[in-house]
Amino acid sequence: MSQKLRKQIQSGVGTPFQKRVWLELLAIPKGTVWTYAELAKKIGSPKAFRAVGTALGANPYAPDVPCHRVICSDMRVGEYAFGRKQKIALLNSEGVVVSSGRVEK
DNA sequence: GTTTTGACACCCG
DNA sequence: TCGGGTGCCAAAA
Repeated sequence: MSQKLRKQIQSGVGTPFQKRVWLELLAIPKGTVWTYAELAKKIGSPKAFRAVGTALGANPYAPDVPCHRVICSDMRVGEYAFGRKQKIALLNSEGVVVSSGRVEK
């Protein structure tokens, strides 16, 4: 399960804040998309959505970490290290409806 | 220690 | 309804 992945993240190099973001990322259920604001709030800083986005960009464990399940608050897909098209494809593969870079909630 | 960048969010026109 | 500008936090140079 993700236990080994969690151990890898904690054992890996990176700031505690980023690790926290990646751990919370693993808590996202399949077929569900979270917003940067919600994720930031869960880690303890509802206004740190900026730092969250930066943390995901530095995520060396992608796509093992479901960073592609994180979208903007305005239902926008946002960006993805592997490409927005790839992100949309993964979202659709998990049951999330995405149209023209917009996520159907 | 200070400044700039970045996978965003919110407000105003 | 759509577009532009400002504010937020953390990490790296």
